[in-house]
Amino acid sequence: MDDTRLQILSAAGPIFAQRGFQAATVREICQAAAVNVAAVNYYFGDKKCLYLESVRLASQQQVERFPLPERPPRSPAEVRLYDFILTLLTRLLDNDQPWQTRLMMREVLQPTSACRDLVEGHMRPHFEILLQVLGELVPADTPPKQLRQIGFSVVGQCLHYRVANGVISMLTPEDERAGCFSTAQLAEHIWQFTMAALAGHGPARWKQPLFARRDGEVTLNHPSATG
Amino acid sequence: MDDTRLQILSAAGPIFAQRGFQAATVREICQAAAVNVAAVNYYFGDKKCLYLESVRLASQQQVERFPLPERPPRSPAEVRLYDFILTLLTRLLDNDQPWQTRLMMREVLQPTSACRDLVEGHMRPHFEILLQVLGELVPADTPPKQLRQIGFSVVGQCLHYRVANGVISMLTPEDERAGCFSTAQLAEHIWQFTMAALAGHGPARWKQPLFARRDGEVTLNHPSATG
DNA sequence: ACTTGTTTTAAACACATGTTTTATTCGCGG
DNA sequence: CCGCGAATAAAACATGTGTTTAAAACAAGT
Repeated sequence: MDDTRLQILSAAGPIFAQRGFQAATVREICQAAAVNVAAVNYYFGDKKCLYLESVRLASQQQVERFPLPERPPRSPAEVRLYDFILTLLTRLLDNDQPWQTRLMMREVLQPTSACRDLVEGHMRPHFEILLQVLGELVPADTPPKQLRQIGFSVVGQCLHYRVANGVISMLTPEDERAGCFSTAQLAEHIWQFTMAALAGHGPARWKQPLFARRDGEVTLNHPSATG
Repeated sequence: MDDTRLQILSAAGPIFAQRGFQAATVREICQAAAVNVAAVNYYFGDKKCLYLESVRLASQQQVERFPLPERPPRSPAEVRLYDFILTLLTRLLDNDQPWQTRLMMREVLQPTSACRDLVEGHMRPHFEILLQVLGELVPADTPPKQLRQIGFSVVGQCLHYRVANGVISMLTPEDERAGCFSTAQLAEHIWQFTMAALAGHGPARWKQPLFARRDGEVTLNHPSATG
C-alpha cells in the first residue's frame, strides 16, 4: 500500500524535529508509525532520503497552513509589514504544529544538504516579499545592502522568540508570560519597534557612522551626545 | 598527570560544538586529544560530565576573552549600548574561537541540563546590564515588560547573524559580503536601528495598539495610515 | 486454485557506540 | 633495585544503530 509510506512520513517529521537527524532512530520512527523497521528502506531507500522528504513536507505544510494573507493591491506597506511579521511569528510559535518549524530551524542553525532547496524554495521568496515591503518604507535611495540588513533585523527579532524560547522563558518572570507571550502582542511590539526605527530617524540619516575609532578607543560622534 | 585532563577538555569543546552532544563520539574526542579511549571515563566519569565541563569552560573562556569594556561611571547610555552590541556580536562572530559560542548556542536552541547554570551565570547577568542601559534610553514610565521586549529585540538582531549565518550568506549576493559582513559594521547597523526605534517614536507613543481586530480582519489604527 | 508481483514481517548482519575490565607502564619514595 | 599507587593502554563487553536478507502474507489476474 501507499498508506504506510504516508504513515512513516507523518511519524518521521515530529521525531526528526525533536531529536535531530542523527539522534532520531529509524526504529523509533517505525514504532511510532506502527510499521516494520524495513519499511523505511523499502519506501525511501535510506534514512537520509526520508529526512529530505520530511524537510520538504515541513516547508510545504507550513506555508499551506499559515499563508500570507491576501491584500488588495496598493494596500499600505505598513499593513503588509504587519502581515509579514504576524504570519512569520504565527508559523514560528503556533503550538498546534510545532514540528514543521522546528525541523526547518534545525536546517537554519546547522544546514545539511536539505538547506539549499529550503532557502531557494522558502526563505528567499519570503525574504524578497519582506524587502519589497520595506523598500516602500525607506527613502528611495537606500542602498540594497542596508535594506537587507533592515530585513535581517526584522526577521531576527521574530526568530529570536523561537530560537531562544527556553532562555526567554527563564528570563521572563512567571507572572508576565501568559503562555510565553501572545503571538499578536509580540507582532505588535516588533512591528512598532521596526516602524519606529524606520520612521523616527529615516535611514537617510544613517549614512555616516556615528562612532569613530581612534587609538582603539571608540568616540561618540552623534548629535545627541554632544548636548 | 593532569595534563591529559586539559587535553581532553580542549579537544572536546570544538567537537561538541560542531557535532552536538549525541553525534560527538568519545573516540573522536580522544583521538583529537591523542589519549586513550578510557581516559574520558577515568577523568570525567562520564561522557555527559565531560560535556557539562565543556559548556562551563565555554562560557568562562568567552567572557574572559571578550570582556565588556570598562566605561567611566555616568558615561552616556548610548555608548554603553554600543559597547554591549559590539561585544555580543564579537563574541558571536569572532572566527578565532568560534566553538565556545557554538556550544552555548546549542544550549539555547535545545536546552539540556547545562542550560540552567548557563542562563543564571551568563545570560541573565548580561541581560540585566542591557536592561539597565535601555532603561536610561526610554521614558521613565516604560513598563518592565516592554523594556524586556526591547531587550529581546536587540539580542535577537545580534544572535540572528550567528543563528542564521548559513542562510544569511545564501541570501546575500557574493560581492556584498566581505567575510560575511564585518562585526563593526553590523554593530553600527543594529545600534542605529535600535537607537532610531527608541528615539524616533518614544515607547511612550507605543501604548495603544495600532491594529484592531474586527471579524477576523485586521484594520489599521495608526495616524500615518489615515493620511 | 494457481501464479505472479508486491508488500510486510522477523531475523540477521555488520558496524559503531559508551563503558568496563584487565594488563602494562610509569614515577618515585624506600 | 624494589615495590607500590597512579596513569595509560589494549581489549573486551553490552548495547544500539542502519541496513539487508529471506521467508511469509497478501492482492489480483487468469
